[in-house]
Amino acid sequence: MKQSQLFTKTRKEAPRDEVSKNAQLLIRAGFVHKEMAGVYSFLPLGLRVLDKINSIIRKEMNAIGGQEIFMTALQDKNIWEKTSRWSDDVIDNWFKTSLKNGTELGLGFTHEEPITRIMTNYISSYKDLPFSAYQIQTKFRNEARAKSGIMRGREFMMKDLYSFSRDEKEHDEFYQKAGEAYMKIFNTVGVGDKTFKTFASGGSFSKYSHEFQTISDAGEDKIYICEKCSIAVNEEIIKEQNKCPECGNSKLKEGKSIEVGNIFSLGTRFSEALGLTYNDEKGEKQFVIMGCYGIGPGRVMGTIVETLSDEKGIVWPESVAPFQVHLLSLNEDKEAEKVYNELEKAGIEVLFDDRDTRPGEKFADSDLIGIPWRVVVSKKSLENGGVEVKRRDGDDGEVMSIKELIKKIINN
RNA sequence: CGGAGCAUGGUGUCAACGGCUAGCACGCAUGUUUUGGGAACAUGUAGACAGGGUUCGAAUCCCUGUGCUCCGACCA
Repeated sequence: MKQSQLFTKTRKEAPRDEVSKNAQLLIRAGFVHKEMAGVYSFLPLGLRVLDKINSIIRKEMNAIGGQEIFMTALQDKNIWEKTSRWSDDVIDNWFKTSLKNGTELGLGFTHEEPITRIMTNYISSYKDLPFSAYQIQTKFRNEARAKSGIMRGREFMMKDLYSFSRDEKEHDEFYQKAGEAYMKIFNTVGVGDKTFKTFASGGSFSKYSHEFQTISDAGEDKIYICEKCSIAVNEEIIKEQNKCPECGNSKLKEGKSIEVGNIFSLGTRFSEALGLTYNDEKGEKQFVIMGCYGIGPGRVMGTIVETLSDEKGIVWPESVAPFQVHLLSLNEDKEAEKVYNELEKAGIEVLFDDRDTRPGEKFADSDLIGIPWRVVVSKKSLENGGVEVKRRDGDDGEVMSIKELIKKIINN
């Protein structure tokens, strides 16, 4: 894409009312626009990143057998009453609205109830199990206090997967697999080394649940890490669980962290309330064992910005960057255009800075936007036989031919 | 939901004593020059969150509302 066509622009200064690093940088670089507290629009660059995160998530969810669906944001009060989760006394962050005829509706903050009801149509035999289904969809939560930029909003994207199993053993196997898929996702998006599977409260459903916590000062949670096992314990259960649950190590390291994902065993909480049963081999009715597994792609994006950016701007890992190459023309538009076409032909995603601005501005914008490979076409580079290539997270650039560049990027 | 702070062009501003035409910088527009780390000059452009009150006079003081941010609580 040519940058002269991109409708967003960078800014030198962040709006005063944004304090969190992720929102400041994302707004300055033109990835997102704030509509109101806790509500952000995604602009072209931001959407590209979000889409990449989503496709990484999709790939791993599909790999463990997840089938993608898309449920509604509008919620039928009746099923939520059956699970006692309609009342505002129980769920304090419902957004509710109503039809013209007065029928009350909710705006989904999660989807256990609707998916359980859907599955009553399709699960009847033990032969139908196990399986899992997921969606990537907008959730609404009427947070008392939105904060931390795009990381804790009132409207946000969420990947939620639900698993359906015959018994605890089958459930546990899937639960384990889902946890592994989650770590793969966090590794791929570039925060794996800072992300720990964390024991947390299981709420009313089970003894423990697991969160995926990324170490960051911008986090709201406090966790205790066992460095031997790369496992952590959330502060909320540290009293009952003050040792590493894996190796018994009691020397745990404290840290602030961002919850980027969580996985939950639900048992029969929802299948009992909504009548989701199957006939076992003996023809006896059994309740389906469920689990739910969430990741917030927007929060993941914010976490990447929080943990990987530097004083000049964002540093995107290649896997989620809006483009692979940021091509800067320093008054060599003709030559740069050729390079642009060649890179595109090779299937490389390029943001081509063809704007009529000075070099300093192009460099500064490039650092701010944070695309992994910066390729400069200038009089100097051409005299030295090609283009100057520098990684966003590296120091000095080197000059090479276009062929070498393509090879380098593709082999990376 | 408890507590605190803030609100001046598109952005920023610990700019402005209750008093002159609301300043400066960035941006944007036009022109000339310029081109390897956010260029220079010139000419333009655009502003007091909303409503009420005090006052001869309000950006400035008071009240109400709205919005934003921060701390805490909450986060199935």
